[in-house]
Amino acid sequence: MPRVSRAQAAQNRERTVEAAAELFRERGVDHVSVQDIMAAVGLTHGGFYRQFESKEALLPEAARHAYDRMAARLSNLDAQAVDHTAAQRQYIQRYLSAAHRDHPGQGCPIAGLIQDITRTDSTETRDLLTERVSDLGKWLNQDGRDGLVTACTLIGALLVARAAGSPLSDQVLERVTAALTAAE
Amino acid sequence: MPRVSRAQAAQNRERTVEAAAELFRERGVDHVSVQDIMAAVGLTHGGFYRQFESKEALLPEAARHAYDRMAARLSNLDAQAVDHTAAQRQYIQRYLSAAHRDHPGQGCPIAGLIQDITRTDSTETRDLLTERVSDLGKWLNQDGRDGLVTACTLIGALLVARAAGSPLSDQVLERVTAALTAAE
DNA sequence: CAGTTTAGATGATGTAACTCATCTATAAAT
DNA sequence: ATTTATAGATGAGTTACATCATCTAAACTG
Repeated sequence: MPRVSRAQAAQNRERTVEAAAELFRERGVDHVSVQDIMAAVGLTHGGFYRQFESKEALLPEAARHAYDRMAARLSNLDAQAVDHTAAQRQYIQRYLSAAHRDHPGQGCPIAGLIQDITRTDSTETRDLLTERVSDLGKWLNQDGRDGLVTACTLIGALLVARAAGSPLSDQVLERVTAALTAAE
Repeated sequence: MPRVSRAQAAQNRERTVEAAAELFRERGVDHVSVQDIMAAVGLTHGGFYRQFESKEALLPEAARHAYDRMAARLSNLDAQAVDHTAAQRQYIQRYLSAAHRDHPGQGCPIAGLIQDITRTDSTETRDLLTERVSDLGKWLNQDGRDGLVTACTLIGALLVARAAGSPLSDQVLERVTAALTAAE
């Protein structure tokens, strides 16, 4: 079976990055094996090292992939909402939804990858996160509120909601949403 | 050499929990081996399983140990400060200091263990975190501000500051401190 | 003080997973 | 059409670690 077309190989590579981005956010880099990733794409572990230097080298690629999707979502919100303030409000509400809490694999990559990025040696990966946090902070800026602070609150609340049991987990989502969407 | 006194053995056990609490916060449970923990206490890996069921069983004990120190520190602040508001302000400033960011091993166990607790199966460990987050939220309550929200902001900011590179990391500490200590 | 118990040391075992060597069948190149 | 290059499969090799078996010497017990 081996030897697929160039186009097919490129698509497989892309799907590998995508699968890694999802699995890394879901379980953390350490709890995902190369086999897990390749199996998610429907391949075996063998082809991995022809496409990637190592498992670690996959982290910045996976992160970038997920960040780009996130950026696209922000643009989308701006395009659909009546104004930027409405888009911000929408974002906050979705960010602190039970759905987002319960599906980290599809969720915010900053929150999902933050622990692994804290411990990585790759400055590329760290710089990438730094830039995206900064971007998010700017996007969340409001008149009386520092967007960077809002970003930290969102990330903290999501992580706490994911770790805590009921009923606190739900309360965190509710109360932080209330605080961030209140008029000042 | 083996067979030490009962008192010595108990103290060794205690020191093992303490070492684990520090190492787990510093590197995460997965990046700490049983050997690492025992070596930190000056022992070999052999005696571990006489004291603990497994490495996993150490997590709730280590967490409780660290939480108790944290609670003691809060009491201390209340005792030393002129009033509760001043104690809160002190806590926020220390929480968002560069020293706290750079020494997770001695720092907030909620922030330090949150990722490992998110993935644990132990409801005991999860319930413990839930309770302590709730406690911290209550302690941080202020007139115009929900303390649970403040707690999430603190935790999020600390985690972001630990993951991000300069200069954003410092900016996060500064700007979140400013926001949380501003009069409303 | 003799006998028993046990904290901890040493060494073995088993497993998981990263990485690499080799193979094969097909896509690209000539 | 023939040759060559390579995506991916298969199957180790290696390392790291959790856990367990056994040993020993000193602390407890009576």
